[in-house]
Amino acid sequence: MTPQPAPRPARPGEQDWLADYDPRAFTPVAVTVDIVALTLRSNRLHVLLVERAEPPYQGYLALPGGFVRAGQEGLDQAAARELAEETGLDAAALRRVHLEQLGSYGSPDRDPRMHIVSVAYLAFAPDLPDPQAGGDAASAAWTPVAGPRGGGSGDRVRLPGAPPEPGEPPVLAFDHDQVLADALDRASAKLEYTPLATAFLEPEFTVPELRAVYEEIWGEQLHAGNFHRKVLSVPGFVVATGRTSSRSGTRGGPRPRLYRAGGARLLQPALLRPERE
Amino acid sequence: MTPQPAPRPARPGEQDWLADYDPRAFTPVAVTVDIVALTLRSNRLHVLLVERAEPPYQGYLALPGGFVRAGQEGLDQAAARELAEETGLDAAALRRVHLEQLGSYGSPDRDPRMHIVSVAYLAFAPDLPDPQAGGDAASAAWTPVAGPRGGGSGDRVRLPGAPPEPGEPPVLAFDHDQVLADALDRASAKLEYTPLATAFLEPEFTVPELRAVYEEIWGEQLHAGNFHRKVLSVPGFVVATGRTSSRSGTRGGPRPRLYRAGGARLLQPALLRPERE
DNA sequence: GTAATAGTGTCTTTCAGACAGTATAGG
DNA sequence: CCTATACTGTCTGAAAGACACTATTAC
Repeated sequence: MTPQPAPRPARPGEQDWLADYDPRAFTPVAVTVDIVALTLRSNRLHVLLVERAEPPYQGYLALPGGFVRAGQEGLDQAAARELAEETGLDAAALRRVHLEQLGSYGSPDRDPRMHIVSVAYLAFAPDLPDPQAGGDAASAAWTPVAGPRGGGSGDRVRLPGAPPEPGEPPVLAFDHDQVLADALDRASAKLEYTPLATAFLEPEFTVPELRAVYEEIWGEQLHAGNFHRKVLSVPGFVVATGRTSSRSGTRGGPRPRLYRAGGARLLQPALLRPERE
Repeated sequence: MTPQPAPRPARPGEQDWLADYDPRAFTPVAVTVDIVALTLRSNRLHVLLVERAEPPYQGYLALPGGFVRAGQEGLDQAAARELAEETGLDAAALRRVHLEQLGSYGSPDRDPRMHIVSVAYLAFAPDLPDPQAGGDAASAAWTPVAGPRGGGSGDRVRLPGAPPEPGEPPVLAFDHDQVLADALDRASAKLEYTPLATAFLEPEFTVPELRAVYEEIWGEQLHAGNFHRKVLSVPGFVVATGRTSSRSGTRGGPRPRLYRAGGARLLQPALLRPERE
């Protein structure tokens, strides 16, 4: 069996306008894309969130997203469009953002209004300006994420790095807690075998900056010396520019060298994260 | 912005019944699930395919699938239901099948009739009987897959292990060539860091049988001795039963020991596949 | 000066892979 | 007998992690 209009069984609680609906048409499921856009601001992981102005979940924070324009765009295009709208980025800036599909969420009761299937996307971005210019971006803001590490967070907003514990109310609207948790898992894993950590940095970066990306997303301290040697030994991960950073904001030490991302799309061998115990 | 009925722009070529459509309703995109069910039959990788009885792509082979029942089931449920319908398996047999989401495909022109988003699922199954009993299963059959290895295939049906080459016509309907290729990639990768190879085998299996799974899916010969030691050394991968196989069909040698799948969900350390050069 | 950091060298342990060797089965 | 296979032992090379050390900068 393959895509083919299926007769739609009647259900209780349907609106009147559905009565006129042609039963020979496709089944009525709506499709949205939701974006988990991650960035680092002053070495802290942030996610782009919007505040919902209307019910359901009015006042809750939620992942940015919107409906796929039927017949006009694919899923990847829809995700890129939504991301651009929410961040106010132009096409050139968008090209520096890594965007990949995360997964789809389609529990029939995840939205109280109707059955909505959400295709979630994961975006890695270098430090971006606060969204305000864009039309939809009125309420969008970069929000700190408590990563997978344990310790209390002090002044940062507590956001789940894991599925919400039973008893605790969800922090985000819909099932976006779960989506965000899945996104953080995926991001952690991707850093191991891809060079995508560089997507969080400017085109030229230092090894210590790269290490800071890994440490923040993995939530663990890495050994500076071993990390340095490992990064330089993986073919195609980084290429030296020959220049050195002008050093700003650290507490002393020699000026680190500048690198650019290499051509590799896969790290061989991978940078395994320290074992969880 | 999050799920919220969006005004729907008018488009040329719409059917009449759409004229009555409430523009305040969700955008009209249909959602299906398609299943890439993999199994091994006499140590050869097979995928479950159906022959399309109606246009579009009439007569083409396609992945089994069908519409998500709006408001009644989630994506995982829909995939399990479709798999059961196509294979004629009961709930008990289904429980032995590993089912996971692969990804979503939503190009607006992937189906000529309308915009259909397909959520693809990947299934690993032990050798199953030929589907025939089920209602939908009339045309379904296990079809050999040419894996990632190079050599010509002789009597096996040529199916893509990679995206179709330009110039060559696609072998499967819709974009199912791409879906199948993605599924084979995912399956290859999953064998590295999960114990899912055991999902292709009976509850009790031998190490050589397990090695055959890896060799067929990776398309490479593995060193028997090193593989044996590696499998036994990964904690939680397999547990000994103490018994030995009754040996059938091989060409001599001692009777191999029987093992059962261990409790591990992740292989630590992973079984890396030999480097592609 | 003091402290922190970048980058390199070295040692140990672990592990993958090559190879050999022994025991057990089918033909 | 011969051959193929299961499984184990051993060696080697690669790589990760711990540690030490030097050089360079901020304060």
